[in-house]
Amino acid sequence: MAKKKLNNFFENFLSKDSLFADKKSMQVSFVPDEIDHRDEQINQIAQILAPALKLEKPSNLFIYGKTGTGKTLSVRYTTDNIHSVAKENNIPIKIVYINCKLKRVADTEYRLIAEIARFFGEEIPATGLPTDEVYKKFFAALDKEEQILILVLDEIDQLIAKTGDEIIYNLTRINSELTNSQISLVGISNDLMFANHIDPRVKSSLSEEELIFPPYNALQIQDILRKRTDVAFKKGVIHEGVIPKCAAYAAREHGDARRAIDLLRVAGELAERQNSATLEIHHIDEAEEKIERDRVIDVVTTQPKQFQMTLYSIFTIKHSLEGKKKTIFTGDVYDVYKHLCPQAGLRPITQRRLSDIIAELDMLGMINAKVISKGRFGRTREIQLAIPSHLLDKVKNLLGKELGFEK
DNA sequence: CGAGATTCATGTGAAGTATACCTTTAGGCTTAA
DNA sequence: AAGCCTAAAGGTATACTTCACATGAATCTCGTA
Repeated sequence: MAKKKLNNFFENFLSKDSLFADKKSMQVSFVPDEIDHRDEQINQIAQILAPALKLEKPSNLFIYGKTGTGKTLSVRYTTDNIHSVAKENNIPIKIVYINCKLKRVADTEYRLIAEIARFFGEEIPATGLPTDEVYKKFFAALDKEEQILILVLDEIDQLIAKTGDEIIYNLTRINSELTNSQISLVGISNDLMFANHIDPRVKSSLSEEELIFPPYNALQIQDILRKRTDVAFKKGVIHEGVIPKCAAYAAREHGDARRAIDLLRVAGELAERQNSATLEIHHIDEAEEKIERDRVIDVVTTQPKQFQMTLYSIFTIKHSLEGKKKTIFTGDVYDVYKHLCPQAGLRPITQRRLSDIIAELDMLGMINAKVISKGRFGRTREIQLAIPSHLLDKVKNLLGKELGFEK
């Protein structure tokens, strides 16, 4: 019985007309054949990296630009091309792309190097090995044969903010010890100010070349969206005004093209699920909500228990403050936190640690925390939730479940 | 009244600890000759 | 004797704790006008 129903569902699903012709081009990882409005940057990247094809070490490159300005895409595009040319002509170039932000993958020196070494087929355990040892393994694997390694470190600012700049120093220093191979670093950073906090020596070695990606404006984003949607969606599916609206949304947020594309893709999926024949403006609004919801839920559920507990405490305070316009301080959070911990069977951590966790939650965009001085009444962080109000209850329930509070 | 000292509550840095995990090594046991 | 397994020893990264000092503006203090 149920089986039949399900069968029907799949039958329907198959026979249903999809809005999409080829969804691939709307995916984040998709690299289009040509990239609009980034010719200059791509040319520069290509020129800087080209010496690799002659087995000369390219200059280290540092790229700045806000999110969604095409940094990653342009680098990917260029390196893909280099890769294929290299392959055709049997030039030993390896290109490794690593996103340093990924928690528990590449957010410490050890994990980063381990990740690179794994790319070379080395088996590296998650912990227990001396970092030197991991370096050595990587080193040996790299120097085994003559080759150029182009190492792309995306969101490198996050890594350095967390673990210091020694990593880059070590990586650049390795070059002088390699006999067969050379490494070129390509650092990508969202934070324009980031270079100010690092050791000048490290900075100069990393940014032998620098490139800045300006944000797209609304018109450029429209261009990009049109190109992508032409391929991705069937003709006439997209309602008039949808693309300009999407672009406007994105332009509002410093010209974030990735966001615009995401928005359109999710809107398409929603429209499809609703059996709508066209993609209309209200789908965009729904998509925006869904994206935000998914992001928040994803972050919240993947955090370690102590982070969840901290966040839950903040929620609790916020809840009891309903209406009153009082701000939340670190001390308040710790009190509630300590109170709540036994109920969830968690061993309370110290306030010192909690302070760090709050800072990290801030980095994750779950809360806004600002260090303020209240004069005579000391110094503290002023905490505000950065989660849209319509998600508050949902997220709180979710956290409650994760932590083992019933319901 | 105003400059400087005081104060509070927590930020923040450094160093230490607990835990979980890794490799190496030495001993003990089994096996095959 | 060689081979294999196991447990202990010695080492590391990470998350957290402990200790100690730094911060910075509201408030207090006290000399001066």
